[in-house]
Amino acid sequence: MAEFDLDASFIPALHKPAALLPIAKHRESLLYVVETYPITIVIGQTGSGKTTQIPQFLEGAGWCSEGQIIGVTQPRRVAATTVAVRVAEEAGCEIGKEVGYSIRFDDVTSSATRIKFLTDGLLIREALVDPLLSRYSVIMVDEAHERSISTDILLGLLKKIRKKRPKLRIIVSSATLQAGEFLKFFTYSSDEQAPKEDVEKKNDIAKIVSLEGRTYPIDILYLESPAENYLEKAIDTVFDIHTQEGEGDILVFLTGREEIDDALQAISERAAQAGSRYGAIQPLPLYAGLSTEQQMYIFDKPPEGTRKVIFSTNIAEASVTIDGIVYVIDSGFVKLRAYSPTTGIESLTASPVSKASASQRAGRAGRTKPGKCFRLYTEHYFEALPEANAPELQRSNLAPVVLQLKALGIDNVVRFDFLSPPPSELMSKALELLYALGALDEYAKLTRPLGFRMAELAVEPMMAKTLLSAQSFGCLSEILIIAAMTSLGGSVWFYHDGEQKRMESSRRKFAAEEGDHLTLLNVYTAFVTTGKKESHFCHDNHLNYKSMTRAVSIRRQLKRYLERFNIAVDESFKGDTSKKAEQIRRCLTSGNFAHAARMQPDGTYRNVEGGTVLHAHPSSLMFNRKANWVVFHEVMETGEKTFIRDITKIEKGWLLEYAPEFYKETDTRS
DNA sequence: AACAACTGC
Repeated sequence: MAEFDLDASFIPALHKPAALLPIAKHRESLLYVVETYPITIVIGQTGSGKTTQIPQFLEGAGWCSEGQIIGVTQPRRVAATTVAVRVAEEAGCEIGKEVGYSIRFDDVTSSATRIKFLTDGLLIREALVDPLLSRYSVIMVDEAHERSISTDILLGLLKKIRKKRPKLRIIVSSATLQAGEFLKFFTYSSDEQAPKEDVEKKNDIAKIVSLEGRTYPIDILYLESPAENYLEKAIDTVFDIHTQEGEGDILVFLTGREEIDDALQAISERAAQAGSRYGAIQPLPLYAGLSTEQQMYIFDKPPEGTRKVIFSTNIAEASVTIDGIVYVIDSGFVKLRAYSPTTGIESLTASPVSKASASQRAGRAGRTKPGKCFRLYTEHYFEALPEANAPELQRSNLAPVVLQLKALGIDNVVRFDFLSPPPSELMSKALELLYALGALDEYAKLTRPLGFRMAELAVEPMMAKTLLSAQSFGCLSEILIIAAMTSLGGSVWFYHDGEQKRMESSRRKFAAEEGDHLTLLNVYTAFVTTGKKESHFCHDNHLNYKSMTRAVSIRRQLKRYLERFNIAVDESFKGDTSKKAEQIRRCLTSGNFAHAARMQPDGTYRNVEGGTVLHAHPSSLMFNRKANWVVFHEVMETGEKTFIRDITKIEKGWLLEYAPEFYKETDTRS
C-alpha cells in the first residue's frame, strides 16, 4: 500500500463540531434552567461556546414555535455579524434565512429568521416600535459584564418588560465577577431591600449557570518593584522575551496612539543596534484611528523567523482578536472617558486598569497554546486595583439616554430601574440641556413633535435640534451632510507617520473661511461628486474611505427619518455654498448654543461663563486662525488641556436671538 | 501642536 502524507490528505476542520465543545454536556441542564427560571445568568469563559451554542439549543428545544424568535444582543457590530455567520454555517443554512443578523445599515434577516443576532442599541430602537419586544421568546444579552450604556439600558427595559410578559425568557451572559450583581438586580425590585442571606437560595426567578472555558494555561508574571517608566519597561520586556523565550507573537497593551508610535520607533532603533544576532522583529501598531488596510497588517503571517510584536490600545482587549499571540505585556493603564456634570466637559485620561480588564488582557495570550502575561506592575499593586471600572452610565453625558428613555415611555427617568443608578447631578444636567433645547417641557415631558423627533434621530441631541431647525433656515440639505460628517467623530482624516504636513495641505484644499462645519460640507461634496468615481481620491487627500462611505449611509438614513416627519429635503445639490453660509452658521447656533465660546487676545477661548480655558484642537481649521465668537461640536479634556473640535464662527447676537432663555442671566459682553 | 473604545432599522 502506498504511503500517504497525513498533512496532504487532511485539512483541519474550519469549526469544532458542537459536540466537542464543553458546553455540549450542559445542554439538558441549561434547557431545564431556561424552562424553569425566567432569568438565566450564564457565566461562560472564553471558548465555552455560549454565544454560538445556546441559541441553537433553544431553537432545537422549540423556543421558536408560534413564529417567535430568539434574539442575541452584542455590544459591537462586528461581533453580531461574525457570530451570526458562524452559527449559520454550523446550522447549515444560508445567512439571513433561519439564522440572521441585524445592525445599523445592514439587516440580513427574513421572515424565515428564527435566531437573530443584533447590537443591543438596535434592540432598544426596536422597543420604540414594539415596547414589549413581543416577537422574541428569548433574549440573550451577551457580554453584559462590559456594562456599556446600551446594555445597561436594555437590562432595565427587559426587567420592566418581564413584568408584563412573564413568558419572556432572559439570558444574561456575564463574567464571573458580576454574576451576583445581575442576580440581585433581577430578583428584587429597586425599592425592595435585598435580604442578607444568600440570594441564590430559594430564588425562583433567576439562576446562575457556570460553563467551563477552553483556554490554555497562562503564567502571570509581576514586577518585583514598580517600573519608573512603563513604556521603557515594555520595550525592555519585548527584547527579553525575544532573546530568551520560545516562539510566539507578542501583544503589548498601551494607552494611545502617541505612546504606540513612540514604542514603534524605540523598537526599530534598538533592533537596528542589535543587528542580526537574534531573529528579526516586526513591530506593528493597532488602534481604531488606523485605516482598515493598516489594521489588516496585524493578521498577516510574519516572514519566516520573524517575531510579530503588536502595540495596541484597548481595542485588542475585546474588539479585535489576534491568533498566535503567546506573550502579553500589560502596561496596567487604559484611557477612560469621564464626564463632569458641573462643567459639561468630557475628559479622556490614562487610568489604572481594573482587575477584570487585566485578566481579559492576560487571556489574549492563551488562545492557541499555553502563554505568558508580563504585568508591568507589582502583585501588590494588582491587588489594590478596582474589581471593575464604573459602568459607562455613571460617567457619561446622559442627555441622549434621557431622551431615549422618555421616548420609550419612561417619564420618570430618575426612578427607572438602573442596574447601577447614575449620580443625580448627571441626570439634572441632562434634563436641563434637553429643556433648553425644547425637547422637554416644564413638566419634563417629551414635547411633540420636537422632542419625539429628536429621540428618533440617531444623532446627539444638539445636532438633532440643529437638523430639525434647518428647514426654517433654508439649509436642510447642507445641515444633513454636516450632521452625518460630525457624527463620524473625527475619523475623517488620517495620515501615516511623518505625513502630517501633507495631510494638512490636503485639508486646506477643502477649507472654508467660516470654520470646520463648512469645511466638512466641502469634503463631503467633493467625495460624492468626484471621489466616488476616482478610487485614489480618498488616498490622495488623506481621507478615510470607510468613514466617508459611512457618512453617505448616515446622511441617507437621516434623510429617510426627516421624510417620515414630512420634512422634505431639497435634493438639488449646489456646489456653491457661499450664499448659504450665514444661514448654516445661524442654524448651527440654534442647536449648539450651549457650546459657545469667545476667543481671547492670547488665542485661547473661554466658554460663556468664562471659567474654562478652551483650546482649538490642532485638527481644527481654527487652530491658527482668528475668530471672535464660535460654536463647536465637541469639547474634551485630555491631560492638561481642554480642546474644542469642529468649530464655526458665529455672531454674538445670534446666541441671544436663538437661546434667549439660556443666555438671559449671563452677561455675554465680557 | 494632538483623540480609549463602542454604538443608533
